[in-house]
Amino acid sequence: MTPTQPCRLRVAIIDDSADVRTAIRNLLNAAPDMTCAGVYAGIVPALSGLINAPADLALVDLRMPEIDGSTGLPMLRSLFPDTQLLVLTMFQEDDDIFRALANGANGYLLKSDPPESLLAGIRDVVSGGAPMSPAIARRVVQTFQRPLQSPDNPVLTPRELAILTLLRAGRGYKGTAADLSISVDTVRSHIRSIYQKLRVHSLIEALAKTRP
Amino acid sequence: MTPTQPCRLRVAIIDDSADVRTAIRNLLNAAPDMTCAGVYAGIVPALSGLINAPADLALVDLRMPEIDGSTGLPMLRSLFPDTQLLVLTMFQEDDDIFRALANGANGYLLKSDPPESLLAGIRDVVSGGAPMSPAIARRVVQTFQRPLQSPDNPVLTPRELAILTLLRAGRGYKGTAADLSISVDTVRSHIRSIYQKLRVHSLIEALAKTRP
DNA sequence: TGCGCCATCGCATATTCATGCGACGCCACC
DNA sequence: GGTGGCGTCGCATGAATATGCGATGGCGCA
Repeated sequence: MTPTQPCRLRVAIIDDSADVRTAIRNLLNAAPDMTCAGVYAGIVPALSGLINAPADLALVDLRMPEIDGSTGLPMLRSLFPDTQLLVLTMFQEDDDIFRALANGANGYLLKSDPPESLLAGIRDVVSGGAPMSPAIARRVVQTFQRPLQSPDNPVLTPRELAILTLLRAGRGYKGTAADLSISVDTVRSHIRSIYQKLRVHSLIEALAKTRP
Repeated sequence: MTPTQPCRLRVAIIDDSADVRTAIRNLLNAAPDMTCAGVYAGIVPALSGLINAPADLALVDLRMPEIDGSTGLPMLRSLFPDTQLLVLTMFQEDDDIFRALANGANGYLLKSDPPESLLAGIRDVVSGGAPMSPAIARRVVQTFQRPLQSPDNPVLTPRELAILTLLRAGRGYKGTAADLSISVDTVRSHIRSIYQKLRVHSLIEALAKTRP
């Protein structure tokens, strides 16, 4: 990309905390194979700044004022498709994780990780990996496991499964009742049992938990 | 669990190749914090052997004769719920990866990784992580990045995808609005656009049409 | 013969969702 | 310098869903 420079990784920092920015910049500059390619306090300045100072990788914080990090990821991705996006945040809520990954994050690290992990993660992501902190990786993997595998698999009765299948197909309560030649109230009743067994409170959740 | 023993990790090996078994066992025995808790050539002998020789973690190969590794994972999981299951294989086909993860694998490493990566992965998985080889992690993360890319996909905007993702997770309108820091009416507005593009009339249908 | 589980059905209420019919600001593109 | 897409927001109404608190009958099992 920039033949005049050696092959140091150009890393940009997007974080609303000045302290964090400084700490990470110092960390990057101490690494022999990296260089700090810009520090930004938010998505907007990053979008404009990165145009003239391209980076191989951007460390993106979530939960920033004005534009949320997750929201900014698609923007960064569309403007700079060759820049890897690595989320670096304090939070490990499911919402944060999956929203970030769905929005194009190439990795998800926690600020509580040791500094070496951050440097390793940066090298990992530019070499085609997707670094995640242990807790994050576990959560991500678990999303694949919820289909089957549950040891205490709440066994649904055949009738309940049939109803769930019809509802999954978008038939709605009325359509399901008609298909099975039962009353809507019966469908309601089964749904109630299903919710109790699965410990959920909406059809969406029930379908998510019973997805084969 | 076994107070008479020191806190060495008891690692079992399930692989149909004798060479691989020997190589890994030597590697484990050379590690100060691990011990080989059994070597098995297939799922069936592992199921019986692990009863009398419990392990903290089992390295499971895929594509074994008689019982496939992926098929064996739920069996191992149900019999030994406290034993972590780490897939160690040569293959990185999508089918292998996602079937293994869906069937309860706690991590997925490639035999082509350096030996140190295997040891690090073992330590990672017992400490609550989910180690994945770089290429595997990237594939896993990518599944979150394309909630849909079906053939006749009426392209949804990043915002619309984010909203669908949250709703799929069971957040509901209010939760989604809160997560994205927007109003419920805005969520409604996006949903309306999504329904038009997908030509559906319920969330269930929209989610069904946007899953690959 | 009583007990538990399943399937059926009813009614009432609160919450959520679907939809229509608007509006505004921003930005890219021509 | 208009046009269109995107994202934001509001209000209103009817439909659908969630939940509580019931009931009846059949069936297997101890």
